[in-house]
Amino acid sequence: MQSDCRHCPFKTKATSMLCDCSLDQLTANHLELKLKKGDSIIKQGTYSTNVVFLRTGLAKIHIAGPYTEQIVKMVNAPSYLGLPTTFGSKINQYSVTAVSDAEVCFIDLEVFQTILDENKEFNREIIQEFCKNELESFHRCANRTQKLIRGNMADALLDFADKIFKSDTFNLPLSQTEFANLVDTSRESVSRVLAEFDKDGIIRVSGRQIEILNKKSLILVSQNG
Amino acid sequence: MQSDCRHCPFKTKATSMLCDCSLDQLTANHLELKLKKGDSIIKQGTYSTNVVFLRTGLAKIHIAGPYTEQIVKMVNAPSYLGLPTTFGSKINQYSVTAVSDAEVCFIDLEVFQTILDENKEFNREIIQEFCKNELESFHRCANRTQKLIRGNMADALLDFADKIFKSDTFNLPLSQTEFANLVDTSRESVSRVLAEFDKDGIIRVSGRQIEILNKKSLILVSQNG
DNA sequence: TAATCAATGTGATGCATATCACAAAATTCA
DNA sequence: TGAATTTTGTGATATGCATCACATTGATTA
Repeated sequence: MQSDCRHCPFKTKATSMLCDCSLDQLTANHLELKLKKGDSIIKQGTYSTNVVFLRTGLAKIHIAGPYTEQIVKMVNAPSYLGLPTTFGSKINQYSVTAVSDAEVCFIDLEVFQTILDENKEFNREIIQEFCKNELESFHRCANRTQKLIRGNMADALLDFADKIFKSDTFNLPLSQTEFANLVDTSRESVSRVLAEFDKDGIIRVSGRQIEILNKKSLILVSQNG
Repeated sequence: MQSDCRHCPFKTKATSMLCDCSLDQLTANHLELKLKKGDSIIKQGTYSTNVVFLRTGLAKIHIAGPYTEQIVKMVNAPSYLGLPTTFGSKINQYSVTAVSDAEVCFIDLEVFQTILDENKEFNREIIQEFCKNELESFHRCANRTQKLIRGNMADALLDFADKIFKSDTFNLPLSQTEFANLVDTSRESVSRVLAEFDKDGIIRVSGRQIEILNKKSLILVSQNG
């Protein structure tokens, strides 16, 4: 299925800088797909010649660690997925899975490369994106390894509220096991700490519904223990 | 000091793809510097409008974590440093310090951007570099957080041997405290584990001189406990 | 060459958190 | 609607490792 990319309402900042001719090229060379929660978008270990554009929805990037699956980061639309893999290695080095219903476009790598070559502004934006990711990744890693569980959980919750849902009330799109993989803990600890936060009046938990009651406290927990 | 970039014997793969006119532009717009072990190359928190080219030597990228300094990765020449910062934020988000004597070139960001705009091949290589880094960073983080200390230490030692020094005998360019920051442990654990590996005949340690005696074992330790 | 400071070795102790082992909900599905 | 499966809650136990507290060695400098 190919809709017209010129009028796609879900452009990234980068995409909005493309000339019409490049957009037409995209239109002619992309495959649009509707996905359901849980569907795999990119599968670690498989061969890939596509860049994926996440048009709508929320996805998790995860990687098989030495022992358990680890969720590297959450990504919400609009965003390009799989760039590192496609340019870096051809074989997908990580998986991406939809955690909500989502729409994606598969774009041929060659076409993407051409567009990258021919649009300075687009190219710059994409590079900026890489830079931002690398920095984030440095910080995330330093935090994860140094902070205690409560701190990391607080971080993750703030991230969901501020970056992903832009609201202090949201539905956790992950099971506690997945959340544990994101925060580098055990499922049990997630359960316990969530209960603690609730008891302390920092958040209200009911099922997967989370409401942040006391953001200041949550930020404090994120910074200290 | 400006030497001629055309005949620089330390080009990266990317740089070797530049046209002469771009190289001349580099020649006219770079500042060459000789550094000594321990000298700071990039300082977290300071303003930056330069990309740094590490011509010769070995450097550590480190970042102030919530509690301790963390060494994110080791980089050896030839390599560009500080790209994420300059494009991503202007304020340096991490530090880079020479751990051996080194030579660096400071390149104005504007000039670098222009060159990036005008050389498709160079541009592609730099993007590839970003991709590779992102993937590495995913893997490193997953390993660090999941493996036990012995595994991480083994990893780090193998990394030094294979990637940095290309030899199974080398001089650790870091103190045990720094090594601990690289591997996410305490100084004491580094000391202990190094002694264990020595006792087990996997490596020979004398001062900072390390010789890998049984690489197979070391790889096994890296994979398991 | 003594004296000061930095880097390393090593035991004892405590703590955060993984793991185990279930019970209880909640969800899926037939 | 009931059975089966997944998800979640919670105590008890075990353990890897940080931290503390020194001793020792090695480097630096006056």
